[in-house]
Amino acid sequence: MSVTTAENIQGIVTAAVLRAADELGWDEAARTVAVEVEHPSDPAHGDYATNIAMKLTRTLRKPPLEIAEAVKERIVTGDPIASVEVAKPGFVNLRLADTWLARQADAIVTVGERYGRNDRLEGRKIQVEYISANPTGPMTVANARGGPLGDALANVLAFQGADVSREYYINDTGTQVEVFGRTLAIRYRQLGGEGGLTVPEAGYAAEYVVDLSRRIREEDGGRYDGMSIEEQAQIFAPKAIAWLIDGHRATAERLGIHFEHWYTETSLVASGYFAETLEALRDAGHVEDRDGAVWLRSRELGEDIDSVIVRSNGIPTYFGVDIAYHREALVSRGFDRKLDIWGANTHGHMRRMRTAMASLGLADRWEVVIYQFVRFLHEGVLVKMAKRTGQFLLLDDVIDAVGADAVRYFLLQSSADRTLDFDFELAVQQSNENPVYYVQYAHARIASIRRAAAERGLASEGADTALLTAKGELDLIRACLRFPELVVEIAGTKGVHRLTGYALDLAGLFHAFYRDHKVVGDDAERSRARLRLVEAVQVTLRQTLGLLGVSAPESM
RNA sequence: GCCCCCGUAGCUCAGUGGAUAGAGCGCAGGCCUCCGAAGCCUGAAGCAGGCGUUCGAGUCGCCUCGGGGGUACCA
Repeated sequence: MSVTTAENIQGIVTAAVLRAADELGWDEAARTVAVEVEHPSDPAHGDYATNIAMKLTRTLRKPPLEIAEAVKERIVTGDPIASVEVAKPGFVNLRLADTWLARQADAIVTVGERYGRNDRLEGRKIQVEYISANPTGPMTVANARGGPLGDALANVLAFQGADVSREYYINDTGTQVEVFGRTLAIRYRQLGGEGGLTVPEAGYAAEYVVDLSRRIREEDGGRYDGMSIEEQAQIFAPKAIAWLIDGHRATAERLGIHFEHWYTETSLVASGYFAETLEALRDAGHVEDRDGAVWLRSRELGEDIDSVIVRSNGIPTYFGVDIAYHREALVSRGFDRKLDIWGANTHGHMRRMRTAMASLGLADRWEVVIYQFVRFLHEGVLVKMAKRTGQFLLLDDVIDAVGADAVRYFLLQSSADRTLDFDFELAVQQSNENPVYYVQYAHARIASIRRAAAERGLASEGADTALLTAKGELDLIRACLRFPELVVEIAGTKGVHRLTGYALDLAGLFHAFYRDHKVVGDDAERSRARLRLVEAVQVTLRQTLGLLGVSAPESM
């Protein structure tokens, strides 16, 4: 089932348009125009509709209704299309055949966990990089949105047959790491009884840094006491970062997020790949030495200003290293594509990166999804996240309070390019009202029905789906058939949030069906058919929840 | 100043240029002798404003107003 129903319909309509063009001598434009099919919002207009007549009216210089009629007459009916109607101002409306629809319940259950998958990205190696939180502190809610978002996107790509690798980039070099290391050293000295030391203004005043220094002293004692602050900083920072990254890993796992690679910036620099990339940029003629620094001539590539790749102190910038990191993924590590999930604050960086990627000829293999921030309200007040000062809300605390499923679902509900508000108290208070339970409840309810059916020895295999004729029954199948279409759309738009709305719709239709129709009843054949139907719904719900990374419980 | 994202119901948010703009929460009222009431049903309530593009605009373009984020030899 790797062709969606919409594509199936589109193919049939396209054939009708081509036939009309041949038979009526239509302009060449009619042969090349892309036929679009959509779902009318009003069910009275059928299951699918096409605006092809309106699109052609100008070039053909014929009234849309006349074009629509010509197309309608040439659409092959039977399966899957039962009837075709023309409506003002020129829509061609198509209705699916009930018996064909009913049969799809069986088809969906038969393919089971493969339902909705396709092979469009077969053979493509895609790296999806997300979260990649600052490693100098614990994971906060500020990092939260990119997790479920990147993970769900990775799921969708894998669903399309891609060989997906989830990656976490550990940004463990640079100025902030030096500052972090020095703060650790100062705290270490204070714990050793040394007086007269204060954490500088720009340092990490937060309490967790004291805990990290204490741990160093607990594990290694006073072994580093004779060293300079710089020496201590260079030893302490990697130690602390390793511990903190362990924490990031644990937090991610709590959300069901598992990374194949935890890639460190230090290893990239150590491997010499940065130097090699710098040469590649030089060879491409986009690099210039000026004021002791090395610059990318981004102005020549359309940017307002040039950007520094290597500072005059000889240390590469984050931007410079990131170019190497991306180039390595695409050139040396064998990824066909790289997809980054970045926060809104990286917008400027993204533009520079786009320029750099273009200069290396890699722009079309790299894509970024930018998500706007989540504004967190705590006790009614906006919380400004700042790791250094200790002003933050831990992602772990939020998971403790509302649960992993609710966190994922909440963060996946809205479009990435929209700022959203997360009120901590409200979320805790309403955690039982989270829409995720509405969806999970539908899944669990079906599981319960299946148990009831099993107790009575009812099996759905070989059920006569022709007995599924009620509107509530067929509407459920219609909804299930939207799932593969949605997967294809999302792979294009990256709008994974639409899965949550879809799940809600499908669950709602099921609850309505449940109200009106009894599955396990006196008529054994009807019961078997309806059992097949709800199993199809359960498969679809499970697939949807699976993409979202939310559990699909058998009971709750 | 310049660049990016967003203004949809009291609140939080959906809505691939289509035909009568949806959901959850909240509010008012109703439904369990019947496969799970974490459910169902009924009701009130909305596209920030203006101009354009076209057969058709919540959706595209421009402007105004409002919110968020960028604009470093920071990351």
